[in-house]
Amino acid sequence: MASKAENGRKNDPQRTQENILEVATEEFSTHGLAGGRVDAIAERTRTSKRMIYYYFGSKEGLYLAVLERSYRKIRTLEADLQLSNLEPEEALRVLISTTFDHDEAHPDFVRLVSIENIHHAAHMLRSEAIRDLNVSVIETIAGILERGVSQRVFMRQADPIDIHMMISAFCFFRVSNRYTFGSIFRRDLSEAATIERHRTMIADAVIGYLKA
Amino acid sequence: MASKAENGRKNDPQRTQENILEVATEEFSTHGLAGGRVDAIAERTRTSKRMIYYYFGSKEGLYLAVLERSYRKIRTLEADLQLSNLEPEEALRVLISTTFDHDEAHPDFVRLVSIENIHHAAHMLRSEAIRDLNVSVIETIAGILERGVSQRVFMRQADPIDIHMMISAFCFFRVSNRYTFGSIFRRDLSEAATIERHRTMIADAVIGYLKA
DNA sequence: ATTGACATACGTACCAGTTCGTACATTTTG
DNA sequence: CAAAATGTACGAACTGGTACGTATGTCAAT
Repeated sequence: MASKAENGRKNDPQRTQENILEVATEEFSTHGLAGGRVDAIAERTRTSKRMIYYYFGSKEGLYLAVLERSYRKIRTLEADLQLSNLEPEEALRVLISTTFDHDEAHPDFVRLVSIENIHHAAHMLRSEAIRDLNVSVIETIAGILERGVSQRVFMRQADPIDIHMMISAFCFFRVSNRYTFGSIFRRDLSEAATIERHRTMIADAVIGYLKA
Repeated sequence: MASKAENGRKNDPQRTQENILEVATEEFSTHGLAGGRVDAIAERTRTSKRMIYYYFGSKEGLYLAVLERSYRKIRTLEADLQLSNLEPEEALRVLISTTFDHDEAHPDFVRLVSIENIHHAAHMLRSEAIRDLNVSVIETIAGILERGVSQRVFMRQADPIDIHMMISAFCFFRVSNRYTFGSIFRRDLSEAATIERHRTMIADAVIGYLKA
């Protein structure tokens, strides 16, 4: 009677897919697309390799699903910042801190983006889902910059995408190049004190640039 | 008689190795370590797969040789800047421009570094050759910063490694993340006007940061 | 409520192509 | 001639993908 008796299997498609994606994210982000092994993923899954192909069709299909899932996760986090009621400078500091903390907290995501770049973003280009995101950040920055300029807090008329790039570059690089950088300069970029210093540094640099 | 008659083969170990390394650099930088194919490299070479193993022992050995060669190439370029007779601010601008132009001109190198980071810099760590480089940049920056502070041109006492990271991050990111960035924001980062703007931007930002 | 039919979800074993690496033979060079 | 350099052909293991069979859930008709 007990429905899960003995070796009783329980169909749970959603959990199975989620489980596969979780494991696959880890595998691909540590070994790359070509380096990631479908068998290795299957082994660490509650289910079997058959299910990977059942749900995702191919290795590339799985990889794309992993990528989309990672991007989708950010959107939810980054959306609900209430920046429009803050002073321009403060708003920008909050936005920068958020980006900084996000990259620091999601090395998997950073690595996947690096991997995508090695593949010339070929998979991202084929996915409408992904391209639609991120654009909102630019509008947010544009708003802050405009307000800052009209209030004479910012002296420089800067391109929002350029500013976004400057912020992203610093936050992303700290995580993406952590290992080579650490290996060359014997510096651990994940130390608490270093993190604090860098978080302030990038904000000061960007705001200083806009004020000049 | 004629030494290279008919199908006459000419032994030229140095050129053979160099040829292999050239092709391998291209292969690994576009496909990664796992994605790069030894057979594909061999085919595009003047020689055969046998020679790859003769000279480099294994796929990983070849990859490491590619990596070391790339790093060695930079050192020669970056060494002979005469910065000590320039004013601090000007010296820093020249150094930043050089870094910027270097990354822009050597996407292969940038990609290899990205790939190394995906592998947690495992190969770099095993190579003394590579670690010894790059350290000179820090001494150069340290010198500039000291002079700048004592001349009251720079108001801020900054860590040279942090400054190097800020510069590297921006220059590196522009190239390493060119594809995903371009795909999301529909912006071509290799346009001449954009390059010019960004080169000035990073210099202004860093110098502004130090002057604040 | 029970049965049967059908779609969905899942597991095992296996195959076929790829890919790193090598054995063996040969040529060049000093 | 010996050592270094090179070419050809092949093997063994790995790896993405699949054929085949089984279990689970759903729903309509009894």
